[in-house]
Amino acid sequence: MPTKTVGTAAEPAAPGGSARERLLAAANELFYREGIHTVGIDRVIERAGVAKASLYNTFGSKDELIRAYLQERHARTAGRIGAAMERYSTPREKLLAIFESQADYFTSSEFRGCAFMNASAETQPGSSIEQVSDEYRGWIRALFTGLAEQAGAPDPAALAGRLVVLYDGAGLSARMDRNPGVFADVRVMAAALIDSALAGG
Amino acid sequence: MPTKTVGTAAEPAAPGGSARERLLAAANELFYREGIHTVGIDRVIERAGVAKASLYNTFGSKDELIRAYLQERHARTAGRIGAAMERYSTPREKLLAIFESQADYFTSSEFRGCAFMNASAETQPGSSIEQVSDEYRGWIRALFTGLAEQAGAPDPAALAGRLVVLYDGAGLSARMDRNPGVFADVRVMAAALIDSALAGG
DNA sequence: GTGACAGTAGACAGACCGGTCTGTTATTGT
DNA sequence: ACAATAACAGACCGGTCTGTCTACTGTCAC
Repeated sequence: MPTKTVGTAAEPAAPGGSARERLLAAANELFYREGIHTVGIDRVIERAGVAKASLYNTFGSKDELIRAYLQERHARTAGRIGAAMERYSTPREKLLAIFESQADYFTSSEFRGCAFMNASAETQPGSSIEQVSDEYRGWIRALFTGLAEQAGAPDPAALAGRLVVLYDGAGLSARMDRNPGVFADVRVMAAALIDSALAGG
Repeated sequence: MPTKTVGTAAEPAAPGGSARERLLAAANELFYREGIHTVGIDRVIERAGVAKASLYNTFGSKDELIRAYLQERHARTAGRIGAAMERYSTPREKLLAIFESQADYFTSSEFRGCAFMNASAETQPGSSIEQVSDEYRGWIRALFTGLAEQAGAPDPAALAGRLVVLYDGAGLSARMDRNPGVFADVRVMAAALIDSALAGG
């Protein structure tokens, strides 16, 4: 046994799973916490406990790794919000559940704002990252619109647009002021918005 | 006259003014449009038509240049909002003028979201950039709080907090959806928030 | 066994980064 | 006239970045 080859040194995160899974877990931690541009390839592979060639065999480029990281982020957010909505039955409650799910997220120690916003701030307009971001934006807007329609809002798109503003504002305020407590205000504002729209707005 | 030394080649922006002013103008354009990490020193000095030594004599480091860029951004925003508020006399109108001023800004072609948010996404927590950002956040919150108090709101801090959420949400939505039209919604939401608070909220 | 496969370690290339330093030129005060 | 100042151009340094490449090593099917 000349050298120990499997399991390099530390594997701080995601000790199990395929190379792809470990890379995504490491990218998720580092890119989200420190920024996609600040974190280099070497940091990612060291964290994942994976060889550089494995990264390039699996993803082809750093840009593709970033895309995959954002897509997984989208999927996780969708799962989290979906689970929160399932606990309620009426469209109005489901709408408020979206904000509550975000509030939980704000209070977690890893919270560093919207991953898509952060990534977008580091990339040029027209980049392939923008496309993933647009998919996420379209998804959240469609979610609000569908629920607004089910709730019987006279103009579901208009209500959804305003709820998106609230959704964005909550995340940005929580991030920039490092104050997850904005949620209390946001919940009241969202409820008022919904009720006013349903009443006849 | 052996070589032409002053006025290197192009000076695309800010042809007049001191080296400091030209550097700040170039930094403002490039950092805001492409990100503080993406843009290197060489691009800034080329754009400013200034020697590298001048940058380091004036600012000492890239980090200090970034700080100065953000501080100027803060001053410009304060000036823009102040001018918008001066056109009105009542606190309620002044509050709405803040949102109108931002709406004008959203429609400008250079708009790329909140400069402090963007810079913050590219820096580690605890960095010296965070401090400049905090000053900006404190200023805008104090502005809202003071006006809410003058308007006679029973809880000025609470109203200000909600207006900040709206302010943030407007900027983020306009940026991520590339849709300055959110302003129409935001204005209505802000007016409703203010009137509800003044009525007895 | 043996060959295909997926992984590891790490050297390397070429570009770019922030920052320092040398040497030159234009302007200004006296 | 001349010294001082401030700006210029640009070479240079050590370090880091993404991405490629070679060589080695376990595992599993057959």
